[in-house]
Amino acid sequence: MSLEKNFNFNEAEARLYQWWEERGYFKPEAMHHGAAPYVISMPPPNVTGALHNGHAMFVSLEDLMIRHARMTGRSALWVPGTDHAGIATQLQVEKMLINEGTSREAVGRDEFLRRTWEWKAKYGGHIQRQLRRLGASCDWERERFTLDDGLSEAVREAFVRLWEDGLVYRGTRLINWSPGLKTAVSDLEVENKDIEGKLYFFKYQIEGGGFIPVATTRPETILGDTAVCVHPEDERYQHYIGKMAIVPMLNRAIPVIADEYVTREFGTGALKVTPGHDFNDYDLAQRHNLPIINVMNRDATLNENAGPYAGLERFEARKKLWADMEAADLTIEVKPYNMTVPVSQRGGEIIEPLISEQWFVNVKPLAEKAIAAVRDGRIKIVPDHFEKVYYHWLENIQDWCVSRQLWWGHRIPAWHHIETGEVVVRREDSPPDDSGKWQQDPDVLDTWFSSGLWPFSTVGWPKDTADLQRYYPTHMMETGYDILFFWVVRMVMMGLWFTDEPPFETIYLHGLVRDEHGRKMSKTLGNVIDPLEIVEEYGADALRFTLLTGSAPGNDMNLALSRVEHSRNFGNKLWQITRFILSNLEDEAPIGRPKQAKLDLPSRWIMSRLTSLVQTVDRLFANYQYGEAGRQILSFVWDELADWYVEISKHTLYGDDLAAKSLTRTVLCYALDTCLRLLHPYMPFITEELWQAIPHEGEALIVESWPEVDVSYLDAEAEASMQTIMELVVGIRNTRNEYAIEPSKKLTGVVITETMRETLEAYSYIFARLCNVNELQFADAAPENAAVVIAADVAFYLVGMVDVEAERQRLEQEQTSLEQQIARVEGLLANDGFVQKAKPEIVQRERDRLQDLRASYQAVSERLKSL
RNA sequence: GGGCGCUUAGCUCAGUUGGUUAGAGCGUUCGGUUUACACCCGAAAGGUCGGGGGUUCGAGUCCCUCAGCGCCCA
Repeated sequence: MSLEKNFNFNEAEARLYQWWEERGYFKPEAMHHGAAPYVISMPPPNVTGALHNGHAMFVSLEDLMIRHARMTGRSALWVPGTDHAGIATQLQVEKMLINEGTSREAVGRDEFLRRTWEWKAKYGGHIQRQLRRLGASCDWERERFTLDDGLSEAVREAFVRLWEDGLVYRGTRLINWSPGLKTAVSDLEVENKDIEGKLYFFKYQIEGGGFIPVATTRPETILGDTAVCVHPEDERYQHYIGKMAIVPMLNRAIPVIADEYVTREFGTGALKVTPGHDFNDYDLAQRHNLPIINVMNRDATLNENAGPYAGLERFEARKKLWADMEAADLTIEVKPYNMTVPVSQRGGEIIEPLISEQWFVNVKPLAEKAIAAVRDGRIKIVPDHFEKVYYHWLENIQDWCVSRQLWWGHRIPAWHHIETGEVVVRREDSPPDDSGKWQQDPDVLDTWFSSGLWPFSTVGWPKDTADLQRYYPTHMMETGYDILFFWVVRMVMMGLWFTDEPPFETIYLHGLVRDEHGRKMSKTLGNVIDPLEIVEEYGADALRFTLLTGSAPGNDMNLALSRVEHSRNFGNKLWQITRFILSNLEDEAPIGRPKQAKLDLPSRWIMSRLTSLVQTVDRLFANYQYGEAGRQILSFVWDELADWYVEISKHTLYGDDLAAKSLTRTVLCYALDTCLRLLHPYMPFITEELWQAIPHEGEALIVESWPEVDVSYLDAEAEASMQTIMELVVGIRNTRNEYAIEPSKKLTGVVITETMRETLEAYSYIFARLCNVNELQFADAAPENAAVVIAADVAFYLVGMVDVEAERQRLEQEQTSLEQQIARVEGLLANDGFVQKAKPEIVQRERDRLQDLRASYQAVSERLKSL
């Protein structure tokens, strides 16, 4: 079999993916039934979504984990799916309706939902197709959507159980209101943004004369004030406490109260209290039994409580009120002021605290279980520093506002009796009776409520299905740290509450993918790198390898195209190595490990290095160090296998020792096969394609076994000898460069060595092939007119180098360097602390090194003397 | 205000039980069409690992502290 000159990834990726899928390799049933399951629930992308680098990152990591698990014999299941994304999807469909000249309200709820499902059917499969292009080996037959019947049942079950547990309640509270979306949002969906605002100072007139100066950033809220608050010990205002203040323009009388909550140094030291529109004021009002006045409508216009300002939009009202107050001589001044405003996570509009009746979940009891699960190690977070963040958030958790005034989502399973007002919460998706007197609650649940059930709802919960039995709890939850609170924490809480088990063993958090200079990718900045464009240009393997090796757990990653290009080049390197090997197999098809007894030095060396590589990779995988593992494999393939072993093997392959040829072919095939296995989780396409091309048993690399370590191939002696030979080769190449010897000029070497003579004699061809030294002589004394290269106890003279002065300089430098190194190691070994406390193998390594250094030093010195 | 992270070569980043003379890619310089590869090969230059202090036989790695940057929470 022979290969094309380069990998045609565009053609091969689609073909291989389809083939894997058709063969059923993505299904856990591909493994025999006794195999232990390994399960990952895919973070469901928004059904509206288009693939971005965050998706590419999670696919790369999770597919790597799943493929590795599969190769180690686990029954690997990766459950894919999409999220109905309430707000995002509703906005999309509303936009479509507006373009049609109609609106959500005009068509009505039922028609709107019909149109949304239609929209979903049309565009919803988009992101899945994109995930496939990255090679995601998930079980598409188990794909789920958060609004599926099964998952909807799970949502009702979860809600009802929380209700039965007394943790769900409906109440009128101050909540975060999004005027643009006209829905409540949870605390998490509100971000704080620094802006340059204004601080408005004005007079609160006191009945009976005088005034208290007060400052506010939102004058329109004055209309909802129900008290003025001062510090009880503030001498400036003490005498007003208990008197009544007059609300500007409305002339309502409100009390002046005292509370130590007020900071005397801030602003004027007096506080207006607006419990209907400020969270702190709301708390204060609760303590003082103050009335709550809401002055705002759901669309952020002012309501009838705002008197003459009713009907005005919030910022218009602010202007007009202030102008009127100025005219009435109630204002003092306006100062520029740096402040933070709450903005919507989606869209960025200013969020209004608003009194509203909503559904809440008291999550404290759930949070306690979640804290315990991480504390006692049932759940592990990687990297572990996120544990602190996790605890801190859970320890300060607030009740979760779960109702949304949207149409697209899970309808709250609560029914209101239109006459009695009775509320019934029930599992069935139907009214308690057919009297026609029940109306279902109009609100839907926060999208994250359903995603919180994801690891178990996707495998059948609340039904006790075979999948639930076998594939739950899951093993790995891999996602971005940015949704730790939104999603991961909620899954932990709900998993523990409803299934009594941690929904997964390990939480692995990756960072954000940023642009090359660390800026967040955004359309406005124009620095978005589309992962699909990368896939088109460099291949999915290159993108995956780059994402996997360019980042560390929990750290943001700057994606540079130069690295993607390098990853593609690495794929090409693999491709070319394979072509080389295949073209030299003749009619042999070696499979399996080479017999140790007969291996030559380079083969012993590469087998030892390979064994050590597999050990290293296993160790790194056990610690989730996938990036480092990938880099180690690349380094082995490129810097050791390709640059040294393949080059050296040409001597044997092009020679006529049939047994040696055969053995070398076996080593090459075995090393390549092992590397393809190690790399398969990183670069599934090219490795599968190449593995199919080389001699193999079995159907597909994707279901082949992970390499196993046979420590008997570890060979320190071979590594040391090769090390010396490699140092000599590099030194010779260097010297040739320094002396500007034409690359094609063949040289003669004269070697002085106590310990390496036989080895160098046997492998003299390495010097011929790798640095064009074609003749090797052994001697006891240095030849005339020769430059010397020294490694360990070997002095390797290149005959015919005549620049004595240059040579002297070079050697003197070398001598100085050796002196320094010897001094350092001698110092180390003379230190009792080191010899006694360092590990024996470390001490021995230093002793060996000292021996080599001294031998080299002696050789250099002798040469200098003779010059 | 509290917490977390980052600061390593010109640029972008690795470096996890503390242990060789700290690595890679890109870029720069020099030399190469050797029948696997120019998506290449051979070499070079370039870093007091943010500053200071400490622990240790030994610190890029652990601790303290300061500075700058970023993120999260309030």
